[in-house]
Amino acid sequence: MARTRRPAAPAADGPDARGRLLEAGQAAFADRGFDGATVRDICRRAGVNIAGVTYHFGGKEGLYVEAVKHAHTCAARMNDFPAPPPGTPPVEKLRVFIREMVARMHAPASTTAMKLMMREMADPGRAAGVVVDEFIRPVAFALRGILRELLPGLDEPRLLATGFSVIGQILFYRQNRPVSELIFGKAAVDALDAGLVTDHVTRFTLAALGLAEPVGSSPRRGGTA
Amino acid sequence: MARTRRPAAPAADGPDARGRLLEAGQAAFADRGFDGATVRDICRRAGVNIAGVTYHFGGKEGLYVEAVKHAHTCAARMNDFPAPPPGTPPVEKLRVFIREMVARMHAPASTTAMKLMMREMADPGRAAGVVVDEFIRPVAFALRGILRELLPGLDEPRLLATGFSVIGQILFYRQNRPVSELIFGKAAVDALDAGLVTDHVTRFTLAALGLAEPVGSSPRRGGTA
DNA sequence: GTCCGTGCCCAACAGACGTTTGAAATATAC
DNA sequence: GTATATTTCAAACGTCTGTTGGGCACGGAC
Repeated sequence: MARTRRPAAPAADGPDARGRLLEAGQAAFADRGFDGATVRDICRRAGVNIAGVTYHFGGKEGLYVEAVKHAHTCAARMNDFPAPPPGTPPVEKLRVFIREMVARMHAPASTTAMKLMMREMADPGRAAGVVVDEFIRPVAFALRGILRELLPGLDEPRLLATGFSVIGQILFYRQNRPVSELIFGKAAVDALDAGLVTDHVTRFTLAALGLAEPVGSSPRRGGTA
Repeated sequence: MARTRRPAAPAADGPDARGRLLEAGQAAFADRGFDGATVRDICRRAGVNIAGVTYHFGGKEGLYVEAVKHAHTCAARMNDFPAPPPGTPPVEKLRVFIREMVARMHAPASTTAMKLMMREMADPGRAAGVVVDEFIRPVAFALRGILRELLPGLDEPRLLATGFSVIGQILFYRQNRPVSELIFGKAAVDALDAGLVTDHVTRFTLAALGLAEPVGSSPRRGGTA
């Protein structure tokens, strides 16, 4: 009678074993990587037997792919960018794009989901294609469209490079935050909150495109909205 | 008599066992990561017995740390930035900084060394401190010094953000090249060679700072030198 | 009731991992 | 020459990995 059939550790009323494995796997893969995370640890955290991974996902790699897909499903409200009303001037579209992008990098819907996807992007493999197709590429082409409107005469390579300049600025804060903190100290980097970064990147970019006053020109902030 | 004492596989006249382990380890860690690389594989490639790693470095982790140090020694002619003669205008210093930085990202002295360091920066640990102290921080402060000259009135957070905008643009091409190729195709990304990137980043940055004509303003290139 | 399929658990598997052992081989000092 | 220290070797160690086969409990069909 001491034997309870129900799973031991976590909430038994929540998602089923498969769902719990998915979430535990997402968390484990996010902060230990594919090789670093172990099936045993994932199952322990999910309150599921070791055999559960093979049973539900066919193996560790299957769980990984599904976890990444699940992550992109979670965090990929990237699509639901607030669609600007038609007739919105391109400059305003770019402003919105940068603001939304910075916001999602600083405070993503799911931290672990974002970490997992970033890890997969760092060295692509296994599930990179899925993330790129449904998560990254739409955003990239949206940005390219905006920039094409703004710079109709620019040749393709330079347009691409301009897009990379925008994304590169934004991505930096997510990809290189730990190193930045090692260099300049955590306090200095933490001072750059989403608002300030949005402000700066918008102004830096618009100034580079000749659509705003250059950085440092005016002591007052006059960037975004 | 059939027994040859000399190591089997690689060149026997080159570096000794310790040195060969260092190089093989650097290569293995660079493209498989710490967990992915195996001591057995490293020893096989180095032509050294399995016990060699423990004997010479005290273990796998010791070899990893030394490999990263060795990598930073190899690729870290980062210090020997062409020191601009005193009296050089800050704008020219920034031009040189960007050009050198882009060049080293596109064609580092040692590809594997660069990959290994980048991997360690992606999620710091074990040997991140060494790389930052002797490789990254000097460059970061050099850039900050240049920007401080250019923007004497800017507050600290925004100066920091400006530096991140510069480095973010440059780093993008090294950190996100695989993903970029997945999105836009290898050909389109390969078209962005070091010269074009230097040209673009320089112009984009100087325009953002109000020191050059904005991107797309003139059909001719007028950027760097 | 019996039957069968689904979901899950236990225990064990074979393999790979990093590390250690103790001796053989080499280099160095005398 | 002998004596000593350093380096390399083959073989095994214990541990941890992902995976698997067999069995237990529950569900609806009949």
